[in-house]
Amino acid sequence: MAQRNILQFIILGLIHERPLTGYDLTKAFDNDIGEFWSAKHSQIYPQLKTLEAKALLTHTDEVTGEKLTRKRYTITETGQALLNQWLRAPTPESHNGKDEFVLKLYFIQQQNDPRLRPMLIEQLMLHEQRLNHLTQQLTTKFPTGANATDFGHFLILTHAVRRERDYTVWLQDALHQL
Amino acid sequence: MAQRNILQFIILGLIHERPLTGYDLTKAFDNDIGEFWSAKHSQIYPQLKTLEAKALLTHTDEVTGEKLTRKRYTITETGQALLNQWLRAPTPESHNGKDEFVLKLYFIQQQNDPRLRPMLIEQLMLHEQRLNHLTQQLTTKFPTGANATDFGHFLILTHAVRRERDYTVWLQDALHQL
DNA sequence: TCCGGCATGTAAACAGTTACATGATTAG
DNA sequence: CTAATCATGTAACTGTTTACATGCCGGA
Repeated sequence: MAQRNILQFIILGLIHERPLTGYDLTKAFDNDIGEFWSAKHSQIYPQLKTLEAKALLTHTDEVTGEKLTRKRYTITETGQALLNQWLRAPTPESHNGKDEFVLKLYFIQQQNDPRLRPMLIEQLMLHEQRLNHLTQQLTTKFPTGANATDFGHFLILTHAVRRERDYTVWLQDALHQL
Repeated sequence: MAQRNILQFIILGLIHERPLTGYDLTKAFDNDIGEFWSAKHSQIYPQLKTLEAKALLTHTDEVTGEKLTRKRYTITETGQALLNQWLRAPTPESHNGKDEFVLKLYFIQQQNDPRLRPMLIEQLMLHEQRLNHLTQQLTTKFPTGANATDFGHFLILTHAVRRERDYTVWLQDALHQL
């Protein structure tokens, strides 16, 4: 999935909100943002170096306790410019949606295949679980609906919720048709 | 996106239905299967070699016209066994869903940001277009609803349609909230 | 004291895209 | 004849994951 290094923009975007460490960035992908992109620390740390070399970020060393140091990165003006450029640019439609499970279904052609029902049920449980988790997130973070300030966050969460809800409905429909 | 070489299973799955050439396989990703996975010929041809080296496939040469030869691949018993093993195995839930557009929204926090509306409208048009195309596919390929034989194909298509419909509804909701 | 979380990095392997490269066949 | 499609391959590069590697800090 070689693209135009989307990761760099995500890093810039996150740091734009407030200065962050590599560790903070790594954690960010465990939360809602992880619903729509993922990255490991082994990809993040080198990328931070590259971005600093390009003067899109700068860092200052911080010390916790006696010895442990961390690097807190701040976005530069050039970095902000690049971020805005990315946001402004038209977004190519992502028909990436790689979904291993759906592919498996595709190869099981017979409606009466005995493997079908347990497979659908297994996925249904997984997605219902995820749906519950996301719904809970949404109601705790946005109990009164959309905020004016965290609107992007709100949109991303509602999208994730919708997506999972839709997935479960589709699975249930499929089960009913067996 | 290094995974456990899903591509090999897709190739095996497609060839399992009937013998195919590398070119046929490449084409397959332009159709509905392309909604849930993609691959270029530059990835497919080497993979076919590898699979043949592992005795999961065999090929016979065919000649069209005077000179042009193509390799038609057939799945072996070992290949079928591996395919079935994959189908049987539990599928890890795919929270891959990399979506560049949703990320952009996330970084635009202000509900009144003037960039928001045009961005949403642009995506809405793209996804509506795609939705129309998919709906048409569904009604032409399955005018009477699900078939007993092409059930997997039916499921994949309904899923793609749902996904796009859901996406457009979400975009419209977002627009109404501006 | 020990364990989980904080914190940062590198290396090797694999997956995927883009570009390079060549040639045959068919339909208009 | 000529353009689109058929047909197959390789090379270079980029992106992503897994594994290796190290050490500090705070709380139980």
